[in-house]
Amino acid sequence: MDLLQSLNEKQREAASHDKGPILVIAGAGTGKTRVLTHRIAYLIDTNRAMPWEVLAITFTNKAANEMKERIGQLLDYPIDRMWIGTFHSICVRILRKNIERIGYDSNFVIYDTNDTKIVIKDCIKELNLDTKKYNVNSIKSIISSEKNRRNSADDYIKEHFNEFYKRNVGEVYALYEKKLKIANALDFDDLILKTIILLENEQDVREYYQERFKYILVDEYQDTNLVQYSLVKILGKKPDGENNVFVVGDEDQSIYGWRGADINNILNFEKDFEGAKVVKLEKNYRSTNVILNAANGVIQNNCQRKGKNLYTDFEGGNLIRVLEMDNEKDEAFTVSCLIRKEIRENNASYSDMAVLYRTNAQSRALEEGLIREGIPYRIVGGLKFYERKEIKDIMAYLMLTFNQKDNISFDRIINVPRRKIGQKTIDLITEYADRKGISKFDSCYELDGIGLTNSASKSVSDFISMMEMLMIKKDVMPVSEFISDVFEVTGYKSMLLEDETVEGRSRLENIDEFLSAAKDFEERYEDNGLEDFLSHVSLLADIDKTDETKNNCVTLMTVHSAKGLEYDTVFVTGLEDGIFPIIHQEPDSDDEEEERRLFYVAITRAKRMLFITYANDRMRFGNHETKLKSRFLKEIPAECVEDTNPMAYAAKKIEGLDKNIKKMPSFVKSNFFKGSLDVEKEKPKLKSDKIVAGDKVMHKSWGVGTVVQIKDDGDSKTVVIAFESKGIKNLNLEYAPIEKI
DNA sequence: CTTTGCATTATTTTT
DNA sequence: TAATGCAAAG
Repeated sequence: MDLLQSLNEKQREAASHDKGPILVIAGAGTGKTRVLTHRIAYLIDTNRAMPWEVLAITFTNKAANEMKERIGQLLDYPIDRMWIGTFHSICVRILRKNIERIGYDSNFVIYDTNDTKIVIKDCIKELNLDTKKYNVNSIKSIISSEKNRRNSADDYIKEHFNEFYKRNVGEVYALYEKKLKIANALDFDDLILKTIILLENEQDVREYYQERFKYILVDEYQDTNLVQYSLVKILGKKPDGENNVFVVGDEDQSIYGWRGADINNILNFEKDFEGAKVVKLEKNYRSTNVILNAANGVIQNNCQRKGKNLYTDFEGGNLIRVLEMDNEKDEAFTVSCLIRKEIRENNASYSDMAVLYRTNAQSRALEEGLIREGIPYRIVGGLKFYERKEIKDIMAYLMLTFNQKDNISFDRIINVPRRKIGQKTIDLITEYADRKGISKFDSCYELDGIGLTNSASKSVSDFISMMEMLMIKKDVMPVSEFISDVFEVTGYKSMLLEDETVEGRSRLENIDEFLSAAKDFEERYEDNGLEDFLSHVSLLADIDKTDETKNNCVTLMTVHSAKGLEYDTVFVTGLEDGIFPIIHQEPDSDDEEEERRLFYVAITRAKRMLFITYANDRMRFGNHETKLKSRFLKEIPAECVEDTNPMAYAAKKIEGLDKNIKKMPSFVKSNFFKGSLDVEKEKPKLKSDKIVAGDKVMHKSWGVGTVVQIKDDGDSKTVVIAFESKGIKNLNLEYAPIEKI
């Protein structure tokens, strides 16, 4: 079988597996995608399955597309009928066809994280809970993890009936669910959860898909959560007892535990799928021996693993350089210099290099450094195209024409652009809708009952007629045309045209980009109606949207985003205890083993050269923090690391600096020649030592007052002032517009 | 109704 | 530092 010829023995064993469950443990760089694609090609080529009988599930759209493309190259068969996609997109596909069976309309919309937060916020307000104690983000993650445990709101309330706080959280959860149902909307977790409920409850639907998908393949199995695992099981275990589930994963790369991924899914696979075969891929085709030894050395400190050791034929390699930096600016500057050096001395190109970090916030300093040094870069994540206001607004129009029950979209655009529908009007509509248990959009058909002023009524009914017109158009126009029509008819275009600022112009550009994305979607897919477009956009991940047009750039991204990618030269930055491994505010949320796996992922991205940096002092949340170097660093075997003398290194840096002294940014000066060249900081308006309790002060807008007290909490000082007319106020001394009189 | 400006607050990773 | 929230002014 020449399809399998190019594989090594282990890979071939996996790809040509016949029937029954199989787990492939595929270490980093061991040819995982190769095995998956060859297996699918093999199944079809040997007539074990027809293309439409294969279901391949990946974690990102990017991985799915890559897989499709590579299978296409292996086979002459058309592959369009193969189901290759993410858990989410596959579930949407099943739900669009069948969701009516479980009481939703097939035109459901998908709420993203942002929408979800707005709903939760509304719920908290509506239940009259203290918004300070009931934090949207933490409630959101509770709801999400409860859903992933298949725990309903009622279950949660019952479980915690005697705990005041949690019971209230349960109430929020319950109301949240109700609101989503009313809006005919599903969140990300629902997409999978509802699919399972559908399959469990509806025997014929279940059997249809079980029969159809003779072979199921799951990529990145270590990142599945309980609900995803159940889906694999329910589709995989056929009534006749057959179970052709092929899962590929690496427990050492399980880095989504915080999102509900359960590493036990992979660790216990053989228990859950009886008689499962296990194949381990350990031969690495990516990195040098030095890099692999470092990775192996680090990861062997974990207990939660089956254990494996990556090896390669590529002996030796450059030693890893671990560099100590003064601060994050120094780090950025050094990385920039090293990138230059790689280009100069090793004939590297920018696109061969990546700079990784633990948190997105770290990217800014790095970016600044790269900009100053004139190094082209691109960032994965961060500013997300589809989360920009103008895009979300247009999306909201589209979603509302598609599903009028979508209250979040309704709120979003009812007065954007301005049509004189203010908060008061919206409140009245909301109140009415809640009372009647109908959507806000539908409430607008009963204006008499709401009791709006005449002018408000007029504005609202104009809005509704406009939407009605669009609702008709959406069915007769291609998506891209429809979007550009929406853009005009709603007045959004003229609103942006009037805005002559840089921002306004960039928003117009973004809309243009959105239109061409729609056009591209239209051409690329056969199912290219509005509903398909909406699902498509809702399920895009950052990594999918990476701007590939910008080539020959250094890539900046989080370690999470880097999973599955590889670069000749990799910089892993911010190796400080508290940052990597990260330490959270909330207790018991830390998972050192997962952080270690993350570090392992970071190391194994590098093919040839690996740099690791840490800073003694890092500006975080606006103030300086001193951190120790990461505990993970000493887990790297010493023989893998180049002994870099920090002083010698600093000297080299200064030498490099001299050449560029003219364009050298002030921050670098201040870092290297501490004190001497230090740029004076802007002085605060009032020095704290100049003001004491009892002083009389004049405030810009509040007039005269008397200082009652000065509170000093270390780095910022607060003055308490009793004003003659305004009463007692707390002011931040650094910013307060006050003068001593 | 909208805008502004000040004040407070919260900062991990994302399908 | 930056993002958001809130209250007062326009």
